[in-house]
Amino acid sequence: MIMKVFNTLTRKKEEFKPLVAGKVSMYVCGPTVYNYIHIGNARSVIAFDTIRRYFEYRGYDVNYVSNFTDVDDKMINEAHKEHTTVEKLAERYIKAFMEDTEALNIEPATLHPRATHEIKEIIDFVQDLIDKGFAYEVDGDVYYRARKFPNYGQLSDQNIAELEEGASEHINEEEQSKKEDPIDFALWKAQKEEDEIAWDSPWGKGRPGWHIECSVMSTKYLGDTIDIHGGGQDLEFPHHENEIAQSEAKTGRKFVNYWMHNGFVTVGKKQEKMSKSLHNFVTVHDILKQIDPQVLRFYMSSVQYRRPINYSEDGLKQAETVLKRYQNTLRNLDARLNDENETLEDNGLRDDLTQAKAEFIEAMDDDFNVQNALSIMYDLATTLNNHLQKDQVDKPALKRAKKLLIAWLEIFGVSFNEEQAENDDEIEKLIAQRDEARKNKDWAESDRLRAELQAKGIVIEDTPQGTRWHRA
RNA sequence: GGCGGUGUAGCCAAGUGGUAAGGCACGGGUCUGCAAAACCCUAAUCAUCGGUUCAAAUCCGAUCACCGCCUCCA
Repeated sequence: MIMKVFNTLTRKKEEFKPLVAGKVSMYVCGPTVYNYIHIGNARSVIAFDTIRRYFEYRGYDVNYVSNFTDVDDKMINEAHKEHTTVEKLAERYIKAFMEDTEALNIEPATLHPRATHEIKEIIDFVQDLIDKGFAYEVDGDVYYRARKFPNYGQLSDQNIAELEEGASEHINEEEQSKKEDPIDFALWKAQKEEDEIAWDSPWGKGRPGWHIECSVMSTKYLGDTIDIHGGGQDLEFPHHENEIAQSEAKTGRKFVNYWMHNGFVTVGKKQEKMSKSLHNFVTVHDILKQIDPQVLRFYMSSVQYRRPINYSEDGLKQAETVLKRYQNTLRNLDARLNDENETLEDNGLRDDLTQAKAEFIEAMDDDFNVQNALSIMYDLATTLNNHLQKDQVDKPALKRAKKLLIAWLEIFGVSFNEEQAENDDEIEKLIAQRDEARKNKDWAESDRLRAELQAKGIVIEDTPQGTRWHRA
């Protein structure tokens, strides 16, 4: 079967053909670490983690690189405001990022490079662009000659004339006066204040511009041409456009085969983009104090990466409901696998499993259509729940189903903790007492015991196979 | 102004020419001593108008509304 991926460059779904059979090289633009990530940032991380996990599910070996932008204007300003250093600020929020994403069950990248650890390579890269005539130095700044790159604007379908007009409205005069052309962008910025973080370079003390670091790290760690480059839709222009210009001007090779952009998290009735400038964001750090990370993760994974998600309480609640159902199914599945009853062969069930797997893959292969995939997963749970109510179950088939369901849930970043088969004597004793009471039809005592257990956070389920319990 | 996206039942949402998947919520029912869990049943003609076609949510045209990028942003 063929996987199809929507390529922003061509605005079409294309057959995915990796550069090297069985391997995927992926670069995803990471955060600027001057604050906790908010849910919109998390969406991007989750979307590409899900994509990565699906590639892995399909047997690909994924080399996944995601950077930290640990120096730029915002970093400098924030550090200044907090009377700390850019380095300390970076340490703090990189740590927070790793904690938040771990809670959301994000697989760490194969590599998390940082801009400030690549300064030498960045300088060499910029120098190369100067040598090739694609860049020029002015008063310690270095700019990229955008017009010289023939395909400038190809990713975002912008034409130079329009860009120029747009740029003229937003340009700051000082920068404008230095540039040869308003559409040029900075590769290197000269140090402005004495105490401002800076490195020595052929153009004096300064620091890298924003776009260059990704070109450098992507080519350095993954090669001149990579399979997939990802990020939020807001990075299409100018960030990714500029990355293409920088990288292809330097290497003379195609930079990226498939550009993938995730949709935004929106907020409120108007469905506005969640963003720092609109002050309508919720940080992951804060929200996880109130909600189960697994629920947030599943909610964010449950919409195809290109579509917007309108963040809502309802959506979270729905995700939680569905998640609980899977948890119950798996729990009941385990109970039946462990019970004493004879097994039987249910060919209908076995066929259903085979078919579900094929359908799941078909859905996901189509540009990660998670809505359809989840619908198939949901149906599988229904099939299993029905089967589990029978007096005799097909244990080998259930084992297979369990593996399938767990593997699928993992693609969406959900892994239920193995219920430790903790032999809690006290609870077992209370349940035994309750069973005794029920046998004697002493409902008052039975209900009293159930309430007592409930108070301890224990949920009771009476089934034809006996009483089961789990923690709420 | 340029480029892009969205509009399907109360809510989320699939579906890109063949006559509207699925989920949540609501309601009804089955099972249960009662619960819990689970299962079953139940709803929309697809923003508006016009066109093409035997046939359109799906194609074409126009209109309306909302969002995003073009300036730091996942």
